[in-house]
Amino acid sequence: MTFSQVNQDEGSDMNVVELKNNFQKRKIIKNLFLYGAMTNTDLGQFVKLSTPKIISLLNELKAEGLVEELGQGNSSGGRRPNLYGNKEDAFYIIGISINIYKTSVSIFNAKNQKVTDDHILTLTISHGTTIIDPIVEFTENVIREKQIPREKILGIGIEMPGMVDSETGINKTYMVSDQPVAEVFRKKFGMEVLIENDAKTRAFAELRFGLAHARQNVLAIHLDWGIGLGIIVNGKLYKGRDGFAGEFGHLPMVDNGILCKCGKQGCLETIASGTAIARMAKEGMATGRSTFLGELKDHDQENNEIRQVVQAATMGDQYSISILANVGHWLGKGLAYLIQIFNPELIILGGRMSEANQFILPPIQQSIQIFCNPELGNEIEIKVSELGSQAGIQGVAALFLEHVLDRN
Amino acid sequence: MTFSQVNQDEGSDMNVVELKNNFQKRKIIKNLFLYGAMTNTDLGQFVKLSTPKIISLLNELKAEGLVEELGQGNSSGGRRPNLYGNKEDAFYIIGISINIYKTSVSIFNAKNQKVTDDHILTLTISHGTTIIDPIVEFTENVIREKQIPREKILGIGIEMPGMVDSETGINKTYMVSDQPVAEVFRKKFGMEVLIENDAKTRAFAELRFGLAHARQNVLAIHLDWGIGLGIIVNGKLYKGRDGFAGEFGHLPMVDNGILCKCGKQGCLETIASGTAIARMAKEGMATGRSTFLGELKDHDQENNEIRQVVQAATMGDQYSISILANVGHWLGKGLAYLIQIFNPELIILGGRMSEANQFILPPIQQSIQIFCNPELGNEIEIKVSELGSQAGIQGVAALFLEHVLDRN
DNA sequence: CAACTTTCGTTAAATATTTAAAAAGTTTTA
DNA sequence: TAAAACTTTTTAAATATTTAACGAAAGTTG
Repeated sequence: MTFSQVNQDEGSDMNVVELKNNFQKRKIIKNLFLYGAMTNTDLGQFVKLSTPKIISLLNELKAEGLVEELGQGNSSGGRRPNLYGNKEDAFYIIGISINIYKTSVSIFNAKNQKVTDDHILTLTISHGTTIIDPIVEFTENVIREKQIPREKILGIGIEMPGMVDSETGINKTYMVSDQPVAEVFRKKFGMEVLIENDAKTRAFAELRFGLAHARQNVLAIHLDWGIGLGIIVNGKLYKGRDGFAGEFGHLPMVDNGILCKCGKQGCLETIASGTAIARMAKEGMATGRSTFLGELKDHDQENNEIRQVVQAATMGDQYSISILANVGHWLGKGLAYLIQIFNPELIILGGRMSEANQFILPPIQQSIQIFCNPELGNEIEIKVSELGSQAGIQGVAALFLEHVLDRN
Repeated sequence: MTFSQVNQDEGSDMNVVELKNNFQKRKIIKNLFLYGAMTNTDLGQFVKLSTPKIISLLNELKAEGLVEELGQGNSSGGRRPNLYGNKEDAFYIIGISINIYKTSVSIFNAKNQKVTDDHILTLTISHGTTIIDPIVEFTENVIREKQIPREKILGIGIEMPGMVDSETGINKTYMVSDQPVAEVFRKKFGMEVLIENDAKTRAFAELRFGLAHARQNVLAIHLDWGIGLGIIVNGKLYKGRDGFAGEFGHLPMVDNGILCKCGKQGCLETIASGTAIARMAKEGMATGRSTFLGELKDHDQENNEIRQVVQAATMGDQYSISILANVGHWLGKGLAYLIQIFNPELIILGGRMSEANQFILPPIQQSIQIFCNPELGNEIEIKVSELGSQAGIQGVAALFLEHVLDRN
């Protein structure tokens, strides 16, 4: 049994239809993908069925070549349970992470293992769709190189910054063309494509693999060049009517403040994002207010002012420290808003800027104390993401799988 | 068959246990309560079962005396379907709405019909629990007067302002005592009690009976003496970790602003609530800036400055108009925050202050244009609640029923 | 108004799923 | 080291639910 491609003939593959109609089997596949090998009993936690029924479904999946037995698990004094897992080559998913200055591509097998090395492409994201061709070509090369059978690729999940509506496949901010971006990708690849905003894919990664796992109400802040927010509510990723929920970076914070690229003035992003740090660093250098920033600049020219400022701050550069303190202050005020609105159980800070945590966390805490109701603010748990650099691409690959398997 | 009371002997009533274990039957009862008489097919929309199965459940419910046949519905060319509805006296629910200055009590039957007249009690809510005794006594009188069989009363739903945790039964703001308020009520009544924040019960009322019906992502603003927010997300009422989500009125809006009763300065509530209107009206009268406000005051001394200001504004009083315009401005800015965070499909304005709509809606719209991303702000639908004065009590009664029927 | 169409309710057969009991492995304990 | 205890898997019987066919009741049409 194989999965279908988006443009495959209808009915040419009976097995796909079969799986399509079997919600429970899809759920099993999904959980084995997300959480690895499991016993019958473990699966019972996810699919609410009796032991005999689950076993019969597993046997069918085994016969279909999607699942295999993987020896036995441990027991606390009794017969040892069989372990079941997806077969590595049951299917593949391509994950693409598009950032402002670079794009990376990974391929995951049915066990959610990365089967490719780190493939990074240096491309600057723009308004138009010019960067799509190089990404497609690059990805096709990776597929060919790794000899992934095309018919086993379920499709492609792509995360990107901007206001992304994954239903229509439109990004209102970047890569705008006469057709929805997802459609452009889909045509070039000839495969199913799902696009999603990067803050949301990272929140989803936290929900499935990270600190938000099995939690109900969590906010995941994505501190990058912009400021994103992924909202997890009742254990699900919340997207709002058009998928634009979480425009946290554009909350108006300063009256008559700096002009934001969104057209408004004084957005949180103008004073507390990676871009804001870069701007303030340049200002400091221009006016000679920093001891170390200028020197560091020479070492590293490629768009990582954030890291430069953090390094300078670590070395004791007062101006850099004040930049980060200021950023923390405003972020904290923004978080105070969110805490009062959502009463979340946990807030996760992730993204490029979390390198600066030691400098921004204290002012964040302080702002929360100042601006937040103590019943809410004192109880709040704030943690730094532990997922690392692969969060986004893992998140969007998993999101793609669920997108494919959850539709009825 | 009857429903059990909270302090009834275990196992004295087999039928309750039976219904307890039958999720689907409870769902039928719930939907017949919420939406009135229905056909077999209608019910199929809610309980996902085949026709024969639903009929067999309905027959059981009929035999148990909970459901009855109510003639036939219409058909578009074919045999006319049977209509089924809850029997009026299958059970009763008591709804209590506690406001700052008055409390009302209603009893609803199993058809969600109010079986009592309007019973209003003039009591001012305080920090302690002193107002509980009069409410209990009053309610007991109503029960006796209407001769509602006590064993058929499922329990009591109470809505009230403040930070309410319905899980623990604690209100952090009002009616504080050494025991959770809900517990105090429960003991005095000897019945099951659910308390909930008023903004949330009204949002729930909108979701079940009002403009939010069958909608997914809706914000319901409750404009009263305070400013509340009920959040509907993925078609469900969202409450956050402790039930304190929606503390919209205490978002910090003005630096070094007016001191709020929450202890912070410059909360939205200090400049845009009913209380703020009352304060500004008094200021205007003291400084002689208003033509009509002073006169109106004499007519009506009992805590409705809001209505006074609206009346004066209608008569052309410039100061009153400016008060309301200012309130609208700040509310609009607050809504802009919410719109960017939630990307809701609809915002509903309700509560006492919505009498002032003609004066506050235009500045609200304007603020949204100023402070909100146009992709989000231009598309947003803002409506005024159509539920009327019974919204809260209806909402909390329905919420109580679902609370009782949805637990496993 | 009879014939046709549509929708609904009933019935019985087919299918799906669970429960309960038995069998098969493992660990623990005596 | 064997028996006891425990847990999982298998099996078969019991139960639950759906499907599909049919008949009943109503609207529609010529």
